Amino acid sequence: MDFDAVRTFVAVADAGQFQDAAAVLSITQQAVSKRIAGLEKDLEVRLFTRTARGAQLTVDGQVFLPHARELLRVQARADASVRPGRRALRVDVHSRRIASAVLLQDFHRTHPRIELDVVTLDADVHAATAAVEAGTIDATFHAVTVPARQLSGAIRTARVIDEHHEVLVGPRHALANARAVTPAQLAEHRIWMPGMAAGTEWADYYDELAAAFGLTIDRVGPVFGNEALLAEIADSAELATLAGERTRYLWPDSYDLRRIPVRDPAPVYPLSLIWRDDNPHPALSKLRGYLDSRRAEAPVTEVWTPTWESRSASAARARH
Amino acid sequence: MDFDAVRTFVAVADAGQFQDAAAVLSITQQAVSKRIAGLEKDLEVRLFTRTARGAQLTVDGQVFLPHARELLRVQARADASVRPGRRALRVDVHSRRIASAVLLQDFHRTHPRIELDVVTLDADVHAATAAVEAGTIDATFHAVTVPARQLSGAIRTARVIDEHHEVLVGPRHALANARAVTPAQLAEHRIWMPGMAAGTEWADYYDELAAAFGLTIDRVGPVFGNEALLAEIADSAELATLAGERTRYLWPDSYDLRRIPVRDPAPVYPLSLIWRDDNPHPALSKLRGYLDSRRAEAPVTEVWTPTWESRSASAARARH
DNA sequence: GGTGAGCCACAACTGATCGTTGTGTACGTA
DNA sequence: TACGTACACAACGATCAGTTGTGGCTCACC
Repeated sequence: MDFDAVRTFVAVADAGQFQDAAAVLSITQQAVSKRIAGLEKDLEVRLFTRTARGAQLTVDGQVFLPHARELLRVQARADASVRPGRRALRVDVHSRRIASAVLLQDFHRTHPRIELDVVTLDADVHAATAAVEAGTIDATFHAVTVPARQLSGAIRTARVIDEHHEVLVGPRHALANARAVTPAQLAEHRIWMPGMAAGTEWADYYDELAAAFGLTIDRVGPVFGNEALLAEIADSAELATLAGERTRYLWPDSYDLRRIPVRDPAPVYPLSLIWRDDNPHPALSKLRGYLDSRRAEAPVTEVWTPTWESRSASAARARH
Repeated sequence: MDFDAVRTFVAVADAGQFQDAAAVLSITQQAVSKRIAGLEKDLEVRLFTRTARGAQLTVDGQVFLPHARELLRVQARADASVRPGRRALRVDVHSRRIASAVLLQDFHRTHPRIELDVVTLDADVHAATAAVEAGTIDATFHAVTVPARQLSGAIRTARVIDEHHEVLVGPRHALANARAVTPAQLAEHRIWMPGMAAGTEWADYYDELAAAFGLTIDRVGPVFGNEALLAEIADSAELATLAGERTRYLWPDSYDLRRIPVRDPAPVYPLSLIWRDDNPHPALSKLRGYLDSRRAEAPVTEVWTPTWESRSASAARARH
């Protein structure tokens, strides 16, 4: 089975006869005959009954037809996903489980017609920005820690997500039944976030958060994966961890994990969209519009942001 | 782009290097190299970065990979849909909008893992039964009008659906606000069912129904399609039509059509499943079990069935 | 820094495959 | 019966895919 054969099969099914299909495909009738014969031999089944007035689908042919069309659709999408110049919008997120990916999924749900490819480059702000500049990807979500003037000319950024935080604790933890918690209150508890490598944007953020409110954020310990961490949190009366409000978890079954929002002020992780100003992709402006509208809908609360954000983006926040 | 190239791409992406992929595919490393190079030339994009330790996906490759896998999945399904011996269960329905098709869709929803192909043969009971006997299809839904002993040996039937009826009327019709209607009450109204060719099972059914209750069922008039019929019904104070309770309509927009159930007794159109006793397809018994359970759940009401059904199946109904 | 192992690309060759032209056969119709 | 239409079969040429042989590159290890 190859695409030409499938395409030919669909053409014959549509035309009702080999000759017209041949004309549509710009090949001879004999070639069409061969392709169909080859496909039939391949599938070990007869797809058409040949008559003097053309070709008619057999039952097998009728059954195969929608599959064949689907095949061509998927092939066209696969082709369009990478072909330069008319590929789908390609957006990089740090992880498929964090807020930016969740928001992209919402965008896809509300705009199902817009082709969207979500990738995870596993790169820091600078590498991801370079990828945007090179045109490998159309946009990326990152915390922008440098002033705009340090970015190269065509790059634009906009703060689009204020990701709030929740404390995750087990049922035996002192905060288990709290409705909310302030950063100051968290100073009394040990917060465990293993596996966050020093030097990353995330580590910098939590370091500054810890310093600002006198928190104890512990990064030591072996990394057995997210599920193991959550299971341990659920079991412990002492341990707590911080996570983004919209994070999707691989929730360990049968554990009673509580999610307590952090407020007054709510520490937010400020995520920006980074893109090239001269990128003409129509879906890019749609995405930006969507993100702006989502941000406009968000309630205004008292928030805490790290100094690098305050320095560069307090003006932008003022518009709300 | 051809399937071998896509398959090779996926194999290399999985293996991480050309050589191992070649071994998996039982071809030489050079052939793999050629296939990938051909695919890259075809898509005008680089899919792998070649290193001394193997091949690594580029961003384009990462984006293309899920599409490639999807392509292979769809291809496998297309192949399985027709390949003799291991194809999906193939069930014939008269129309995709009537109760049998609706029930098949429910079955598919509750058993998403079972591969199912719904076809419309456009054949009468006898032709469809012949197709079942020939093995072209695995089962068909039809009203069985002949006693079981007249069917050839391997054919089995079971009454699985009692399709109740509704009267469709517009807002100006006398029955517009009725909660229900009896067949006897319908005698006062003109019922219009254009395009029902004489001699079909349906025509026979409605003829006998008309005779039993003194109804006027009018079959004359040009056929402009279902939507035109419904639009005309909605506009008229006189016209009404009958339809199966679970029929799916191409509902004309912005018309106020009312559906009034017919009861006391409820005329039902008795649909049977027809299959070959020696068909070993595992999904067939699943489908039969599902249909039986659905039928067992249905409330017992006073029904009217045509004489051909009463003659052959009253015993079967007694079990309820 | 040299050397060898591992990995991929290029070149030449060969067999298969695809599409073409030419022809045959079956069916329906004038 | 003859003719037109529609598909299948045969022979031929060009192209393509896969094989063997070889070379270049990178990395690891001595």
